[in-house]
Amino acid sequence: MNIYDIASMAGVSIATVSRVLNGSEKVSEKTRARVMAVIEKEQYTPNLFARGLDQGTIHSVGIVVPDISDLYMSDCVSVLEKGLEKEGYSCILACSGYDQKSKVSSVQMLLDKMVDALILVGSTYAGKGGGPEETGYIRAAAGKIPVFIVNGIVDGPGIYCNICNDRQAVYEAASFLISHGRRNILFLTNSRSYSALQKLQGYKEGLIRHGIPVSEERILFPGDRIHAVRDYLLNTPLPAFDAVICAEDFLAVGAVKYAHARGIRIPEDLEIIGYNNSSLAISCEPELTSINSRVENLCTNTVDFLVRRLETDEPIPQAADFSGILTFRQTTLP
Amino acid sequence: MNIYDIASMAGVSIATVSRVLNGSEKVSEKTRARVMAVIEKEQYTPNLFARGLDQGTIHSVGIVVPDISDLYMSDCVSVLEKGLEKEGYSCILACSGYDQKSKVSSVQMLLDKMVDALILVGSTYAGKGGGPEETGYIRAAAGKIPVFIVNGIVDGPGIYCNICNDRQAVYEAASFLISHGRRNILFLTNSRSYSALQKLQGYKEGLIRHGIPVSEERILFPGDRIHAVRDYLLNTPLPAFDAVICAEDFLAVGAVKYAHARGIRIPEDLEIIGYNNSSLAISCEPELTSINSRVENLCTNTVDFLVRRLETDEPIPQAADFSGILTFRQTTLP
DNA sequence: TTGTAGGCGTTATCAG
DNA sequence: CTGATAACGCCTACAA
Repeated sequence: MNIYDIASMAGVSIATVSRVLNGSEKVSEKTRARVMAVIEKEQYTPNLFARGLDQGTIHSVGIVVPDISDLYMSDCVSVLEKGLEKEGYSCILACSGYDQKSKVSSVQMLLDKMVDALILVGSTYAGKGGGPEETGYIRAAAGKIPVFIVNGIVDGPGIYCNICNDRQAVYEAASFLISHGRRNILFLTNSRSYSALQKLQGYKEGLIRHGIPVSEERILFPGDRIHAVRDYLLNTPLPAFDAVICAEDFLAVGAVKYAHARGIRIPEDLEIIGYNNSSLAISCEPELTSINSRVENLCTNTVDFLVRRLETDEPIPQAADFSGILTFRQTTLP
Repeated sequence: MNIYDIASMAGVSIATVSRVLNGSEKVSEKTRARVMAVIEKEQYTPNLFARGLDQGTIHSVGIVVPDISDLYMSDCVSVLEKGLEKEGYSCILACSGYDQKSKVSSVQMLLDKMVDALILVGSTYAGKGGGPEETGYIRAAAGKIPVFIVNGIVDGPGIYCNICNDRQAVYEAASFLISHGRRNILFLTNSRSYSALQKLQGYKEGLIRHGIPVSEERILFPGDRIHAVRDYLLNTPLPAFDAVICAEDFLAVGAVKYAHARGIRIPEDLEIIGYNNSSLAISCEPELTSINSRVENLCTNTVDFLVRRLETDEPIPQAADFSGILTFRQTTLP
């Protein structure tokens, strides 16, 4: 069933059918009705590829995430997809993993799919300080279509970033802990991504600002899973500590389990702050104080940027940032 | 940059370029090399829409989930995407929500995108006992392209289902609890989907099989969030109980929090079993015994079915089922 | 207001 | 082994 069939059934030319399909004004009410009747009756939908061939787009955007089963990223994708669908774009999802090669090939794959824009979710796409060649593939992609990064920064023409000010958020978390007397604060992280480094920076600045020396032995990479984190803390010789700030909620859950194993009281003897305010934070016992990284805002704004970039001539900012919000629960003192 | 440009730069016809592009045998090594050189140099990629127009496909599949931020579904999508990408298909993601209207429109949207197949994730697509018209849109879609359902059953030509035998899994969970003396077992659920009803059925059969009467007042719908579940259990007059089986992990976490609030010992005074063996299960304290619903197997098998259906003539089963596995942790006695 | 015809970039069939 | 050429289905000047 194609436009020719509809045309002949309605006794008009394909041009007319095309016009009613695209809502052109220049069709008499009478013929429009007749054509519409046939279209509905036949449940006709125009062939997307033919249309795409002509117009160079089928209104799709590529979303790249390292791991969609990650709580943070699936939250992002959820918001992005809803927003984009509302704006008439479909989402092609690619899970790239964390290694450079597969990130590059995921982006290339999406480019070949002729998407109108690319959204990269997560600061892993901002590189790990490996120099500009690490993000070269992103700049190259941005030369062809606009690229939007959620929670990561890469600069270059055609690249637009929305980030949570992780440094500031962790700085405030550290200040909060210090304000009620904690001085031996551990920092747990699991990555050297842009975002992770910003958090670390916030931690360091928080200490320094309050006259506490930063000691490298309090900055830890305890592993990638809850139990690994717990065991690391149990088995590694560590300086004394009375608080922990974590770059991810699962790290904080690991710290909580460590405390349980050792019989340490939370929050009296040990305060713990997580990051992302995910469902882990409320599953945990006691429930985690955690930093809300504003996924909803970040992603909504990303969609907004994207639509404006693609459909208008307004210039849009290269970057926008949102501040994180400390959400208090039971692993910190009031 | 199109196939004509490449052809003239290489001094051949477009037919020859097309041949080397598609790996045809009938090209001399010499010209193939010459053409390839130009292609690489220009970084030429054929226009997907033109190809799609000719072949009727761009090798994409539509994945529909009610909510990608749900732990279970993002796990599924993760496995599906990886498998499909490996097979050369791209994934168009649609988040349909739970209401009938938007499910129908998500499916229609994907059909309009000319995907080669549809994968529906979650038993919500199997309807809620509202009769066959509830799943009519799925059967209609299956008339055009193959439809695969992960963890739900709809029957009809062109519909292929992969499910976890939820009924059996819960039956075994109930039997296990009964085997060490529990007789007052609550069942917590949050849905009337096919899967949820199967779980309920397994619960009932487990009791009956062991001579325990089923009482409707032990079958509860305590809400959609952890704290709501806890509060429901705290505030609702309930018959005495010494064990809880839950249709979702978050319900079990709610039950754990209820027990904490009441000072009830787990597992001595109350045993709790969750469902899906998600990350909530290990964040919780004590950690949840939970049923592993075999997401990995379900989804891998779905991809396998899909590829066989699309690329071979082998007949494939209308349905395959996997059995759930009880994963023991700290909310049950050994 | 409506219709005709050319073009979008590939693939595939047929001659050569 | 290679090259013309006709589809594929739609959109849109340009004509009528």
